[in-house]
Amino acid sequence: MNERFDPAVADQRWQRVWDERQCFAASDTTDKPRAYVLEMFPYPSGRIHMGHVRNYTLGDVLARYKRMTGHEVLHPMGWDAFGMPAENAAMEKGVHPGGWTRENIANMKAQLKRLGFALDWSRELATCEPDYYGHEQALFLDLYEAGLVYRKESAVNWDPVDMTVLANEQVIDGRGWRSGALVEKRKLSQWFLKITDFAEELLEGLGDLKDWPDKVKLMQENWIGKSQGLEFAFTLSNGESLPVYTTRPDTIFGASFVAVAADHPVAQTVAEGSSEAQAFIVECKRGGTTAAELETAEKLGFDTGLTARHPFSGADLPVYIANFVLMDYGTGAIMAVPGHDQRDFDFATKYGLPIVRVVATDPAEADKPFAGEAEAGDGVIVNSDFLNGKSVADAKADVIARAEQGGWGEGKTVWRLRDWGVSRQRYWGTPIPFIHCDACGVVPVPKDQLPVVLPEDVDFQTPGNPLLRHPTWKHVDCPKCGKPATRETDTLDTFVDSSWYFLRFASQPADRPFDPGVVAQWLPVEQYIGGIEHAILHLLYARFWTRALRRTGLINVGEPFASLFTQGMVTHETYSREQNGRDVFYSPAEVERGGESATLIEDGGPVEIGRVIKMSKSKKNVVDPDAILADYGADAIRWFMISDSPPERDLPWSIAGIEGCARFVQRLWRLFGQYDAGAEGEDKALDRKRDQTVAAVADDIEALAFNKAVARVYELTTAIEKAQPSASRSSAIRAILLLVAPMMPHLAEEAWDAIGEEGLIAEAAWPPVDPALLVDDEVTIAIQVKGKLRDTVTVAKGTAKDELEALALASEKVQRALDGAEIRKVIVVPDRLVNLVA
RNA sequence: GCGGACGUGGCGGAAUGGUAGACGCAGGGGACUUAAAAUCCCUUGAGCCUUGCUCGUGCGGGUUCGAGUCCCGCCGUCCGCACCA
Repeated sequence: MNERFDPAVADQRWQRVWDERQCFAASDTTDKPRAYVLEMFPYPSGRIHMGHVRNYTLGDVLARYKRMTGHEVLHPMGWDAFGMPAENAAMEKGVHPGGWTRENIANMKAQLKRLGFALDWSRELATCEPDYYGHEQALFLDLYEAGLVYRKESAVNWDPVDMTVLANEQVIDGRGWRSGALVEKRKLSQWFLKITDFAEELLEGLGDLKDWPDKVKLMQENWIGKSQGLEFAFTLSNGESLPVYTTRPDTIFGASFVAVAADHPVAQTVAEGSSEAQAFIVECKRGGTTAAELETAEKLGFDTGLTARHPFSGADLPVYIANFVLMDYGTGAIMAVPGHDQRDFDFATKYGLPIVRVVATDPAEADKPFAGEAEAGDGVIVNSDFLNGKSVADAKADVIARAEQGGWGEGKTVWRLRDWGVSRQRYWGTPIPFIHCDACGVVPVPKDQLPVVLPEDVDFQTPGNPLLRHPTWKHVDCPKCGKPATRETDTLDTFVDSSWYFLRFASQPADRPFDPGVVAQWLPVEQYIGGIEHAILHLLYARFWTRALRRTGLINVGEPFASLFTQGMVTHETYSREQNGRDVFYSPAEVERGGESATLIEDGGPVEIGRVIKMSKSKKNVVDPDAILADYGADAIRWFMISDSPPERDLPWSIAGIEGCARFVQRLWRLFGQYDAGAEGEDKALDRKRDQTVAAVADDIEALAFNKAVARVYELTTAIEKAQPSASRSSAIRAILLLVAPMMPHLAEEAWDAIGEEGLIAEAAWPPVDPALLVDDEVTIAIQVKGKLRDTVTVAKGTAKDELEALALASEKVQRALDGAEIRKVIVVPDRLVNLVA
C-alpha cells in the first residue's frame, strides 16, 4: 500500500468503475426490498454550492448504507430547470434561457459526479425539456377534466413603467427592481388549481406522516388554517345585508366597528357616490401583494357613513373600508373587536374607536385597561350580557347556537388555505395547454397535439412576456371549430414541475407521464431530504398534486414522502474592513486565516472576522466546492458535511475543519495499511467496542444523526490504534472500513482493493453484529448526596439496590459530604445512581 | 404583523428527567527532525482557601430527591408568509 492516499487518482478511478459497472442503476424488477432515497432536485444556477453538497451528501450516505443492508435503492437526480434566473440571464447577457440552462446543467452534473454520489443517472430529467413538460401538460389536462382547474381574476404586482408583472422578490420597498416605479396591484384572469378541495384531506393526512418533523406538520396545519367560526349578516343602515365571518363569535359584544375589503361590493357601491371613497380604494391598490407587506403596512380606513346593527345589543356600528381586510378570506368583511385582535386594536387606536374588554383572566378584572396591545388569549367572558362568566369555548358555542336558532347566522368552517394560482406571465416555463377561441371560449389542446412546445426564437430586449409578443407562436386554429384562435400565453408556476418529478423518476415511459404499476413499487419516497424553506409551499403542493392524481385514478399513492428530513444551511464567517464608513467584504479565497486572526493576502494587513452567517454573494462568504474538491478530495469534503453539526442545524464551514477531515482520511488510510488477515489472538474488549460501534453507527445513519456516527468512528479508530495486533484488531479494521464506505466511498474502495477483498465495497454487505457483545457487564454508578455528585463506583451490571446503597454509604467522600447529617431518603436507580438525601 | 424553530466551553456539538461538556476543531506544552512538514504523546469550562470545594447549559421564576432536558414569563437569532427556488 502507498504511504499516502491520493484522492486525485482514487476519486477518478472509482468514479469511472462505478459508471462502467452501472452500480447505482435501480432495477424495477427485483425481489429485494426497495428504498427510494430522494433529495430535492436543484435549480441549475450554474455552479454547485455548499448547500447542495450537504444535501446530496446526506442522501448519499443513506442511499449507500441502504444498498449495503440489502435494499434495491432508487437514488435519482434531475433539474428543476424552469424559472426566472434563466430569463434574467437572457436579459442581462443576451443568451437564450434554454442554452444558458442546459450549459449550467452540464457543468453542475460534472461537479456532482466529482463528489462521487451513488446516483442513477440513467433516470436524469430536466423539467425544461418537452419530454418532461409535455407529460405535465397532459396531467394538467387530466386535472382539468376532473374539475380541479379553473380561471378567475387575481391580483399581481404590476410595474407601470416596465409594463410587466413582477415576482414578489422583484418588488423592493414597494418599487420595481429595475424601473424603480411604485408597484400597483392589478387584476388579471389567471389559472387556478382547486387545492382547497383537498384542504380537509391534506390536514388529516398530516396525522399519518409519523416520520415528518413536528414543526413542518405544525406549519402546514397553520397554513391550511381550519377554523370554526360564525358567519352572520349585519343589516346596514341602507337596508342592505352584509355577511361577515368571525372566528371569535365569543367576543361579539366587543365589536366596535365593521370593516370591508377595498374590493368588496359594499366598498364599490360607496365609491360610486363618493370620489373620496374612490380615491381611498385607489390608495389601497398601491403597494405589492404579499401578506407581510399588507400586514405591516399602516392600518388605513375610510368611514363609509353607513352603520351596521349589532345583532344582540342593537347598537349601530360604523362601517369602514379598511386596507387590512382581505377579500380572499371569509366573506371579505369583518366585525372588528379591538380588545382582542391586534389589527383591530391598531385601527381603533388610530381612528379613536372604542376598545371594550370582553375577555378577562378573572371576572374581577372586567374593567382592567389594556396595556397598549390586544389580548388574544383565553379567559372568561365579561361585559357581554348573557355570555358573562362563560369560557371562551362555551361562549363561541352559545353565540353560534343563538344565531342558528334566530336564523341570522350559522356556524361555518373556513380555511386559510387559498386555491393555488399557477399562471405566470413569463416565457421560461411550461406552456399552459389551452387555446382561446372567440366562438368556443377556452378550449383544451387535444392530448395528441401535446407537447405544446416553447418557441426558440424569442426576444428579451423588451420587458414583459415574450410569448405574448411572439409573431406567430400563439396563432393556431381552434381544435373545436377550426377558426383562427390564440394560444394561452401564461406558463405554469415552477412549483408544478416539482410537484410530480418524484413520480417521473420512479417510472418514465415515453408515451405517458409514468406507469402506475412501477410507481406503486417505489412510492412513497422512503426518505426525502431538503431545506426547511420548503416546509410549506413545495411540500404542500406535492402532497396536493399526488392526491389530485389519485382522485383522477392515475396513481394509487396518497402521501408521496413517507419520511421527511429538513437540513440546515451552510454558513461561514465574514471578512471585512471598514472603508469610508462602509463595510467592504472579502471572500475566503482572498484571506489568509490564522488561529485567531485573518489577514488580506493582497496587502498582508488585518481584516475583521465577522459573524458566521449563511453563505451569500453579497457578504462574499462563499466557498466554491470545486476548489475544495481539488485541494482535499471528495471524501474529505463529504466527511466534513456529516461531521460535528447535526444535519438539521446550520453547518459552519471552516478551512481548519476541512483540513482536519483531510487528516482523518490519511489517518484511516494508515490504519487500513495495518490490516493483517493472518493475525492471531483475541481482544475481547475490542470485539465488544467493534460490534457496539457497528450497531450504533447503523442506528445513527438510519436516524440521520450522522454527526454521532462520525464521533463513534473516531472513537473506534482511536481504540484500534491503541490495541495490540490480533485477529480482533484486524477484524475491527475491516469493520471500520465497511462503516465508512457510505461516507468516504473512494477511500473505502481503494482500501478494500488494497487489502485484497473481492468486488466493490459499494456492493458489499454491512457487517453483522453479535448481540451478546452489545451489552457491557460493568457499569459506573454515580453516588450523589442531595443531588450533587460526590463519588462514583464501578459494579457488575444488575447489582441489587441494597448493595448499591451499602456501597454508597461506605464511600469516604460520601461520609465527608454528609458530615454526620441524618439520611432522610435514599433513591436508587439500578445501573445508574444512588442519591442520599440528608 | 402572523406562523414555526433554535439558544450548552474560544468554536461545532454530546447527554431515555439521573456523573454536563462524549467526539471533532482551535489553543498550550512536549517527542521525533539539522530544520520544516507529516506523525505521536500530554493538556485545555470558570473561579478559589487545590487530598478538594464553589459556580456553570441565553435571562427570570416554578415543579422534582435530582432539570441542559418538564412548566410559565421574557430576550436574542434564524426560517416561511402563497410570483425566488
